[in-house]
Amino acid sequence: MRLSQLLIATLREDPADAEIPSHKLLARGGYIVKTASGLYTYGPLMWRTLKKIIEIVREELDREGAQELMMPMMHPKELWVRSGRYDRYKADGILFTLQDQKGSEYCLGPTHEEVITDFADTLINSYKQLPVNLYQIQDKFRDEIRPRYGLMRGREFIMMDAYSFDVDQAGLDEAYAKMDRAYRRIFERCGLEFRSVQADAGAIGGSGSEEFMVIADSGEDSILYCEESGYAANVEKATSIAPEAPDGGPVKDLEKHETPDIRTVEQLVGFFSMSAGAMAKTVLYKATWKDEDAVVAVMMRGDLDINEVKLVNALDCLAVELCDEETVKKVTGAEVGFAGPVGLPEEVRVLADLTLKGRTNLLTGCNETGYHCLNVNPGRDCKEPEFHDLRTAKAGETSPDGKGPLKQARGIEVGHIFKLGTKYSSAMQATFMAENGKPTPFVMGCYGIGVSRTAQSAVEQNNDAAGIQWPAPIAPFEAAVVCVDVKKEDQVALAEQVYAELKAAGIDACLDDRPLRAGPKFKDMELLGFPYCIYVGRGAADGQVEFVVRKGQQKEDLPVADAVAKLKAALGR
RNA sequence: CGGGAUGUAGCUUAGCCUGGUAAAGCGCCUGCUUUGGGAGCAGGAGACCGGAGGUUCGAAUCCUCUCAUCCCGACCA
Repeated sequence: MRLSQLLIATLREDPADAEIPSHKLLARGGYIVKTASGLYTYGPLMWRTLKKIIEIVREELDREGAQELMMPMMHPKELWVRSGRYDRYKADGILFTLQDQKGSEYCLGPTHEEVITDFADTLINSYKQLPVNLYQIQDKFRDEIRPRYGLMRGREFIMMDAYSFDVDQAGLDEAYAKMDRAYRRIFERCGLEFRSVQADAGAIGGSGSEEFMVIADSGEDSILYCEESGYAANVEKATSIAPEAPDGGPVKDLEKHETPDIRTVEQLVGFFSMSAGAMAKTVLYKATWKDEDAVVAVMMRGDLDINEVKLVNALDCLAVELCDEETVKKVTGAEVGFAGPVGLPEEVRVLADLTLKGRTNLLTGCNETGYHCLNVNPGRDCKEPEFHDLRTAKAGETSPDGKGPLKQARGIEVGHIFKLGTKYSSAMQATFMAENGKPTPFVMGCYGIGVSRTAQSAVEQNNDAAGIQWPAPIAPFEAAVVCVDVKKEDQVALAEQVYAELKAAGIDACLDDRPLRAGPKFKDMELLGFPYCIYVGRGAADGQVEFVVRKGQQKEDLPVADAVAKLKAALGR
């Protein structure tokens, strides 16, 4: 490709609406142009990169026996009602919905469990046809509450979504393991530094799930990992060995103490000269289920924090949010800061973190403004709470396997794999005839890769002040031959020759034959970030060129043959 | 959706407080010069100042509403 024939428009300044380096650089390089919030047009260069990622994804999935197909992006509402997800997705506002001329309702697919399950039910009738793993690569639509950071969180984005169908759990485990392998190869080939972590399954549901995280400070997710054991999990899911806290000792009599204006754990620590670990804070949440809401009380050791994702899972509800002040007053009869388990209305469910199990003589609120209780013993002074792991694990705590401390990092979720089980096949009565002659629901897995997000993640991880440093396998071009001055015949001739040689060697190279001055050409190449450049300039008459490796900007003046050889070697050709 | 902010030329911004009919840099077009690190000179095109009302003799500027965009929280690939 000759760059004079390609639409390239670089900007000298960062667009005002870009925040993180990858977004700025992609916008400056003309790779992406915003069409509306969360909607981007991929320019010709960007599309080259995306196609390369797509091809890598395709190769690795095909290698594991998955089959590509294509489903409609527009789904009938009825399918989503059948799976039971319509209400939740609609309530979350994620679903784009539309109507046809007759008034029939549709949505734009945010994910395709419904369609694929329906498809499988139609086409797969016998266990003899299983296992099957089907995937597609296409645009997804999600009306994100807050689109962000360019392609990182768009409302329309390119996703690979795969769905496995098996006769039983063992089959699913195998399908899942295959996808795990494929994902690792995919992200390695894309040149990303990533980590797979245990994850919460969220709205998708199912039993096991792992996320593939690209490590980056701008990542929206927090992950905890242990270098000694290899344990790694999203904070939403992570567990740890809780830090020690002083024991409450033998059960003592309940005491009520006046604590004017003492509301927070920190204030209590000072007031009672007790460690936070001896206290139990009680936090009121409003939990939402499909058909009802309820206030629940959650008890957590004073030195630890509640993990709302774990709380949602423990309650098996759709969402939780902190109660507002008014509700707290109504339920506890006291102002915020004095809630406790003693004397709460009978209908309020009380949950407590496992770290409180068996602990005695807790300091809690009294449900009376200005008072706290000492020596609260659940079971004696109030009803026995339901114990669950509700705690947010933190860096510095010990990994749950006990092998070392947890460290924290930020990550961009580029892939997620789920063991769904029969959640969708049961809901939608999608069955096959099993060996025993009985209709049996498919045991399913689902798997996603954010393709456009992966592309931007690669930029986020590979850039410097001057621009992008694409990993070679996903760069728009593997190499550029830059004719520094297109008015010089010797330069043009040599550049053409080098370009032809690279093409002949099977290298995806471009020729920068644009009639620009040298300065802008250098700047453009650095911004656009092709991994290798051969600059054909002043030395052309003597057969000398400059070979530049974009990552690190190492420059070398070499005889042309050596530069070509070096480039071929670098790309393994 | 709650909180914060911003909309002026293709891009980045000034002007707004204190109303008087829009400015600069980059980019773009033409010409000459220059030619290995975002060139110089000369000329030129390009915005009814997000939109709608209102106040006023007069509104980019003040007021109201609206739309859009970005950032911080809850969702997700």
